[in-house]
Amino acid sequence: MIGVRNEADAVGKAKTKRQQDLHDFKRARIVAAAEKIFLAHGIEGASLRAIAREAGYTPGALYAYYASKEELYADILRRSLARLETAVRAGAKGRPAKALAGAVRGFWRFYRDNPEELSLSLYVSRGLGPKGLTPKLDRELNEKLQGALDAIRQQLGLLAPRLPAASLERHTRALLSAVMGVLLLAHTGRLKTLGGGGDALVEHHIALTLAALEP
Amino acid sequence: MIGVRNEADAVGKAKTKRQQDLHDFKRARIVAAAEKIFLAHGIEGASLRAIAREAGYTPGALYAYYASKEELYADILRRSLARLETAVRAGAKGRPAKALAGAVRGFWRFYRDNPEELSLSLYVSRGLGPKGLTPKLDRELNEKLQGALDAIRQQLGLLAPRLPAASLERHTRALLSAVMGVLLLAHTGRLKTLGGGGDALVEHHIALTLAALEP
Amino acid sequence: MIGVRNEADAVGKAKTKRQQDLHDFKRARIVAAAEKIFLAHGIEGASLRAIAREAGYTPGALYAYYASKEELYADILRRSLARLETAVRAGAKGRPAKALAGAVRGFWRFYRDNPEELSLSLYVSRGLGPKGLTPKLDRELNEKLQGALDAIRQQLGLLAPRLPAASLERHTRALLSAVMGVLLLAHTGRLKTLGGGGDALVEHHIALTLAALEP
Amino acid sequence: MIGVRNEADAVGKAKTKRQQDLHDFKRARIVAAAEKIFLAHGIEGASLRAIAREAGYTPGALYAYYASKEELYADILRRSLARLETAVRAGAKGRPAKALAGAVRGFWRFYRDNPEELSLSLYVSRGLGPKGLTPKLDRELNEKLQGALDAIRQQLGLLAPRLPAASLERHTRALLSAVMGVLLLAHTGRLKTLGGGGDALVEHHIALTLAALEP
DNA sequence: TATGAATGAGTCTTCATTCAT
DNA sequence: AATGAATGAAGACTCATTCAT
Repeated sequence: MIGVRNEADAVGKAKTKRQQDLHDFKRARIVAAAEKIFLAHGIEGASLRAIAREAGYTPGALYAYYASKEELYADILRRSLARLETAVRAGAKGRPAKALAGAVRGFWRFYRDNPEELSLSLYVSRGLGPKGLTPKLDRELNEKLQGALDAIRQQLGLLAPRLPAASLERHTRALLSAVMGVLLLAHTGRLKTLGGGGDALVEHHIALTLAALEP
Repeated sequence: MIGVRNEADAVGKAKTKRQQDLHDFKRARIVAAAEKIFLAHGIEGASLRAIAREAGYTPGALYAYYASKEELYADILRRSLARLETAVRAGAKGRPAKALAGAVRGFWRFYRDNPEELSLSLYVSRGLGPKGLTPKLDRELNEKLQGALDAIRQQLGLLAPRLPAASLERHTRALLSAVMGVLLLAHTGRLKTLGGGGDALVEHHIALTLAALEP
Repeated sequence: MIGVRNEADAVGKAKTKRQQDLHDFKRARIVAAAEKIFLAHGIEGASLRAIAREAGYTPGALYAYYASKEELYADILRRSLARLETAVRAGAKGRPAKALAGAVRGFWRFYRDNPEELSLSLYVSRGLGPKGLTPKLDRELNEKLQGALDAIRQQLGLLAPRLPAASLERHTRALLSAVMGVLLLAHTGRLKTLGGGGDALVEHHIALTLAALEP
Repeated sequence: MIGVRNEADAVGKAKTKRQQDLHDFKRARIVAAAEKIFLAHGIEGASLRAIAREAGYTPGALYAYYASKEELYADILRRSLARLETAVRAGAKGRPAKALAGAVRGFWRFYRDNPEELSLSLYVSRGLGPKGLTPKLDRELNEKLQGALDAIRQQLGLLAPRLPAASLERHTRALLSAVMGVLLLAHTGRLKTLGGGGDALVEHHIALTLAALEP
């Protein structure tokens, strides 16, 4: 958006606040439509045409708001990760041990209940093609993911204040990786009962970690 | 392949060894090309055209070797999972505790050192399961994966003979999911140093499990 | 077309007359090209590619005008049958006996003079009915054909008012089938002199029917 | 077949009778397979591959017996028309009036009961592409069709010995065209009850002709 | 004679993107 | 800002035919 503004300035066509607001409003409507389609059809199944139709536009119109399909995808992923962070932080309530478990469960449940968002995230690393932009996007998304991790890290710190930093970091990542693994298994249908089996596994991982911390 | 030979014999049209060898050789070249393309573009992004081009053929020619794109993909994945099972079994040597760790490390190292094969397997997940993957094929792959898992399960059984079956199963899956999660993080660049960080994480997970089993 | 206009109005995006005219003009050019190709290669032999090439377009462009190959074919056939009905009705003028003969001759001459249109209609038969022809479309075309038949039926009714309904229907169909047969023979080159032989045959059939009705 | 023999002679590779017989035998097996496939899938739906499979060959092998798919088609059509002639002649039994009706009914029933053979015949005029051969083939098939017609013509001659030749010819063709027309209507689903309606129509046509001949 | 491999052109349809209007 | 038209490339797959073996 900043880019757009600057470009406009450069050629002496500054937008009024009103115009900018309108633009943003319409843009938001488009993201919403795109979100719906991306989640419903998967990232490769979603076509610009479908998104445009959902948003009430013709395909070409979208290019006034996003330079490419990928840019649109990036925006959606950004929002998904923001929701993830919210979910994790919301879970991290109460006494340290409880809050730690809550944060981890928040992570797990968020993707368990919104598997399409997991698809969205998993897609990021590969397949976006040789269009560039990806490295930059990748970095940004990594940062967002760290946000969610921070909530877990914090609780671990509170729970075991004397734990060395490296050890704390390892525990944090271990929990993250464990949950990720469960999600992956569930997502790919390798767990018979998606909800049940997954829940138990996550609790198992949490218990292992807590047991390791409390001697 | 044996099947093919027998069938040929049945109608008295046995291929000469030379012909069969030539056929296999060409087929192998195609698999190699397909592997490369699948890895580079993902299962949905990989086109027969691209594979054929890579193999030095016209698209139609591939159909002399594989009846469909999916069959080609299945073959590649099958081979990959067979290699995985070998690696896991090879690691499961020695006394129970050591063998368990060895099996898990075998799993981890196999994909750590052959990240392309991980991509291959992960693509199965894209599109949420049945999309683009025949149920029959999915079942077959699941069984192959179980083969690798069995090696881990066995060692767990030897290590803690009195563990209830359900508990044993949970531990098995917990280990699998943990390693999977580490692989996913490593694979998507979420671990800074791929080798180092991952190795430590895996050891961490193994240690947690062993600690839980030995009171 | 009217529907399109209305729809556009409904959302406040009315096309200007000029735009609509341009659209219709281009569409007409496509129909013309398609007609040519369909006639030359038959309904199954005609490819969108060929039609597009003939019309000076890329294949994809046609989809802005017709949603599918079949829809395009349907449009062409619809127009043809409408012309047929006009021709038959135009022939049905004068006193009953004369009008009956006129209607039948109208039918015959229409296809005699526009053999391409016969091809178009005959292609419907290829593949035995439902193949390549939506039931809905088939029904619609049948109705159009009935329109032409009605003109003949009416004259028969006027000519022999006391004829039982079943008998009237049989005479109608007999005339239709007779003319159709002559057309088929002429069309497939089984009549030496296309015009002459056919004309005489048709008159023969008309005469037989009139003779049967007038005792 | 004659062509093949001559060609062999030309290069000094005369076949023994045994070889020729074997060749003919195999050729016959192929025609049979092709007949089955052509009738089952329609002329455009039948692929050389399918025919070869049915015959127990690979596609390429057929080219030792037929120079092209079209030549194979021609052979099948020839046989179909021979069957038609047989059916018509078989019907032409008894006293003239009865034999005439029998011949016409033979024609009608043959195609009524074997609609695929009608498809086969109708296809001939169009769609075979710019490959040549067609004119020659067309002439040959025309002659075969005349064979069937002769049976009808003969009976007409017997029935009305004093009819001028031209008139006799016209009646013959009228009957042929009438039946053809009924077949076409039935074939394209324009008669509700294929059997019933068609039978009645054919009888109607026969009756009209007989009425015209017997004053 | 027959095979298996290979070609090259073809099938319809969809796509992201561009651009004049 | 938005449209409708158009492109060109791509999707998997099938086909008749050819040809070395």
